[in-house]
Amino acid sequence: LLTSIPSIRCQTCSMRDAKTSAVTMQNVADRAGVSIATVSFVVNSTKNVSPKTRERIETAMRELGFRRNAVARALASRRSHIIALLFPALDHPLETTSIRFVTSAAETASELGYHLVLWPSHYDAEEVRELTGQGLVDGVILMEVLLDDPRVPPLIESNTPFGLIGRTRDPSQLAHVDIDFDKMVEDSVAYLVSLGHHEIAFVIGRATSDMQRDYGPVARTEAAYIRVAHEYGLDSDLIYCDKTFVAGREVAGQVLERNPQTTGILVMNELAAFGIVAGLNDRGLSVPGDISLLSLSTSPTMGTSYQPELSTMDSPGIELGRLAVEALINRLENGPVPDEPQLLPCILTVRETTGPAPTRLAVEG
Amino acid sequence: LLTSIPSIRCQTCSMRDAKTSAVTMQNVADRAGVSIATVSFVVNSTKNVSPKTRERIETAMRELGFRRNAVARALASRRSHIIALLFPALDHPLETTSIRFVTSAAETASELGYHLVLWPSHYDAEEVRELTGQGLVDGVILMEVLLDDPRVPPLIESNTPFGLIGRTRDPSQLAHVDIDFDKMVEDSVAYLVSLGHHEIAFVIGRATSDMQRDYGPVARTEAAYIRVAHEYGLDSDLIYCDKTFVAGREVAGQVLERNPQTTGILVMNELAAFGIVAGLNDRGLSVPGDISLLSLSTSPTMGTSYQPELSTMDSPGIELGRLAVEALINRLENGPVPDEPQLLPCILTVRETTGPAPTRLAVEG
DNA sequence: CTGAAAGCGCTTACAG
DNA sequence: CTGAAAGCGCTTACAG
Repeated sequence: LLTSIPSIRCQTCSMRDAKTSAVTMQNVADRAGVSIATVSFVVNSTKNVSPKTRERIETAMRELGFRRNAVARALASRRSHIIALLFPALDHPLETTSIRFVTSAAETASELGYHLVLWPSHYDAEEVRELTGQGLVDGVILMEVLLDDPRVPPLIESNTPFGLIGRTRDPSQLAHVDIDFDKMVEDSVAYLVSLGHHEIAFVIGRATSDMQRDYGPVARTEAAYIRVAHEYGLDSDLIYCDKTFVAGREVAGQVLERNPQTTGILVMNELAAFGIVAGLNDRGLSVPGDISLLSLSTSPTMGTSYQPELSTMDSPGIELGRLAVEALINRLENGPVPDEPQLLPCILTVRETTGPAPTRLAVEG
Repeated sequence: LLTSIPSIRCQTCSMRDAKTSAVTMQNVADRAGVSIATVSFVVNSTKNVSPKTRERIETAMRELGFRRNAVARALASRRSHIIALLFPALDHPLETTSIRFVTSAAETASELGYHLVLWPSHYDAEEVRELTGQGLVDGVILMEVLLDDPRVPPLIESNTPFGLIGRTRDPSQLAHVDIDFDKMVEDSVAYLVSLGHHEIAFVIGRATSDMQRDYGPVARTEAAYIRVAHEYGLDSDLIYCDKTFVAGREVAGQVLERNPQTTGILVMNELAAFGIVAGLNDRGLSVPGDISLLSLSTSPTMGTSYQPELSTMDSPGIELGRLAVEALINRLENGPVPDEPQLLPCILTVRETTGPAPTRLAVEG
């Protein structure tokens, strides 16, 4: 019996074409002397099978090196165990933070027995219909969500299960996970105020395309800051800045021009944050000695990629990817739709760019 | 006729479950009064069909909103049009450069009618067997390839078409695309020498795990530098450095200690490059006034993320991803295996960290 | 140019 | 506990 195995291998080997003509359930059933249905039951643990039969089948599977064909399974069961991650590649190039969604989403899917297809697309309804119409994917995850995201309606119409990493304008009916931008801004302002800062500037990334004007994180952070600034009696003006180091370096001048008393800067633009620090230094101001800077929704990698290392509100990229995938798969498997928090906080990580407000005013008084 | 369409829609709508019970070829065939085979012929353009019949079928498809089911097609044709990108998530976190492979690979696949599944895995043969055994993917692309990559043998054994972004120790029998590290080092040294630099240091990223000791780009760059350094009569010692800004800042001291005459530094460690510049500044040296620094295999995004902007040998990430996918799909479709260059150059981009060697020696003489 | 039919490799009621 | 059989929605020789 044992010696027959290698010989089987070799025979098939020599007959192989581009792809291995794989061992099928029928082969296993024949070898174990049972029906194909019974094999299916033990492979999927869908029905009780007597220990003896199970044993025979498992042996046969092992000997033949059986693996269930995912495509046939998908067709018969009407579940492909594939989910698509739609990422708007062209309209919205991936930043440091977004990348973490992707890898953690892929890992989570893999752990739960699913595959993650990376589907590059525009903010376009037709492309979504194209995708869901193929019947390849069980569900879809959207990232870089816009307030009025054109990808959502076709998903609803086609009755495709989906979840968002991000939120539309009114996401109450949609499965989603997102950063809690309100809390992020509240915590940020509270932190700076607790350090004695009262003259605070807010710098935010400028949309690089029309689409991005509608981009959730920016829109929500803007709104939150205006609200919170009023609560604290702070200047609620926003300063826009391109997403580059150089732009940040220049915008530092604008910040000081607008209010020379500024002692704290909140930055929602991780690519410009170090530039702002440099721009302040250019103008003879030290960070955090004269001015504190807190970079919002920023990845640790980015925050530590220069010195002084940025104090940040860490973006929970890994967790967002994981939660979105878990929730979607739960739903696909009719599991409990978890009552977990859908809005995750950014955690304050104090590094080297924030400190007590300078006592300048006190000295004057 | 026209009014019948919405009513059909509605009927199906109300009967829909989690997923749309889609329009099938049978439905189209019935409506057009032809056989299902003929529908298949026009959908796939696999056989000539008379204009009249074709017309009827196309109308029926349009009216019913038909889209061919990808899973059934895959099972029947034995081609899923899915390719897997294996990325070693845990053992080798994605850096700026690697990310570009992923997105450009996904885009290319999509353009060519394929799907790209992101498959996180370790450097492990069994996981690869697991993947290919499922019969889900037509082909596989490996990234972050090791010199003796354990993922290669199971791919060969299972006869799965695959391509590498990177190279094993002897890649001559394998489809691959990679950076031409020899040329990268030659061009880099030639460039610095042409600027008058003769005292050159070479800083390279330290492996953060055992696996990475075997990592192709590092191993090949090391070997190339030792060779080229000998050709030019330069010091061929290598200085290892962790992949962080802080480590770079410290290693600057080591560079100067080893050879106080150093005027040029080649860095194969994009995360440490700015740190080295800062470390040189700490020690009273200006870049590029006193010392020039060229960052190898670096993405433009990284190179411009601080100032002075790094002079770099740009890593052709986008092109690598595209070429790898194109070559694999070509092979899957029995197209011409293109005789294109498999090794791409890094393009020299002079920014702000390189310049003529200081004339110190000339003054002394 | 078109069709009838087998088959891709599974899952899943339905019987027994 | 196990099996016979229909069916998932296509593709593809093979006839005509």
